[in-house]
Amino acid sequence: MDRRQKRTRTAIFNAFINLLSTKNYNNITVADVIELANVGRATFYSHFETKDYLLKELCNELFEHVFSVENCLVDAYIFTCKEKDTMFLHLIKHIKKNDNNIAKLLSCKNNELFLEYFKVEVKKLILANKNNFSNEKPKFIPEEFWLNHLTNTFIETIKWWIDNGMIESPETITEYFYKIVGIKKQVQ
Amino acid sequence: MDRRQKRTRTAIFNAFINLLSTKNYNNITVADVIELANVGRATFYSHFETKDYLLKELCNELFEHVFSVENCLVDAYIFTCKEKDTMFLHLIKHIKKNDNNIAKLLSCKNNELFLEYFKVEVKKLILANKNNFSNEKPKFIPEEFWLNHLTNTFIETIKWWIDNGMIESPETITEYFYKIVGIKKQVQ
DNA sequence: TTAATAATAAACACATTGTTCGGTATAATT
DNA sequence: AATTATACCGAACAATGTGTTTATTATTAA
Repeated sequence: MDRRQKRTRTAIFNAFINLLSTKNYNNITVADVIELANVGRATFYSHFETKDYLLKELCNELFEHVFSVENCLVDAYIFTCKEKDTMFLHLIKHIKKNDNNIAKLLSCKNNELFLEYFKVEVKKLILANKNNFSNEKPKFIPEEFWLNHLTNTFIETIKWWIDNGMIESPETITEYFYKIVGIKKQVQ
Repeated sequence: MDRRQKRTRTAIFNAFINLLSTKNYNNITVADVIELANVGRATFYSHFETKDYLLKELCNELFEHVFSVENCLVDAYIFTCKEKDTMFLHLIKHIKKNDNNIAKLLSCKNNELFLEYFKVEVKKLILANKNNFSNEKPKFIPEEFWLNHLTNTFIETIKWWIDNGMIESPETITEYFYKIVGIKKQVQ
């Protein structure tokens, strides 16, 4: 990829993330982005079809780091992870570290789109590991309902944590999560 | 209120609700609404500041029916409700009956705003009745976190139900809800 | 019947989107 | 270093949507 392309691409991403921490998604205009990124209008549109696609591509880049296989977040996780982490704790630690901007995006208003993408990833993770908690499912409720519940509760737990200033440690939040969904810790 | 005002107001509400079942909230324009409602542009804006305010006022009217005190949804509920209903079951039955349009609004895309308003109401309800489930709270997790979780889970349960075609009976859904949040039925 | 006021269409300024185009700057290639 | 390719630029553009204003007409309440 041309060096100029990389420059403008990251400039746009950075501008977009910075704007997201001050403005609601809906209120951010393309004019805002290109002004902060110092990029021409035509250039913006040669990179991204619309603002929504910009978000989509940003998510792809962010999620690649956090949800990647190398980060031991799949079935074989127990064998590759050194610490006594669970999958959830691992993810929460990632967010706390803030090397990504997921916390920023999760607390941003008018961001259904981001939440949708995020939920897809969390759900994939849970599905890939469903053997670990399917036996924790209360009797007589549908499997799909249970997995959906785990996904939603995990996300809402993180959102609550972020909106309250991320005071608690990742370990504590993971404990909260396990308690309210009523499953035992998997790795001790 | 002038008869003409009532006419246009309900015409706009009806048009809006009909549009919401075919289009996403973001994609509905004021032009769409006034065309379907057969109302002049200036008339629309003399009734509602913006499209968002239209939604807000619609919610006020809808919620008045569903979350009202007369519908025995507060503290004294046990004494006024004839059936062996719980608060949650009562609400779910209301939605199933579809005398309101809450199901439509809950399944509509790009409708963070509605969800926000809805959540406020559900949370008020839960807060008013918190004595009934605060003793069900798992130990060592914050009260506010627990109540927030109940609220979110209840809403997500309803959404799952609606998105899956409302196949299950209100009683079954209420059972599901109680099971995943891990609280016992209150009224037998 | 009259006085008040709600509804109307049409025109308006304004903001935002997404496209096009000719010229300029920068990168990759030889 | 010279050449070629292409990414960037600004400016202008049409298209769409928002919210306001105005002068006129129709309906209501009294």
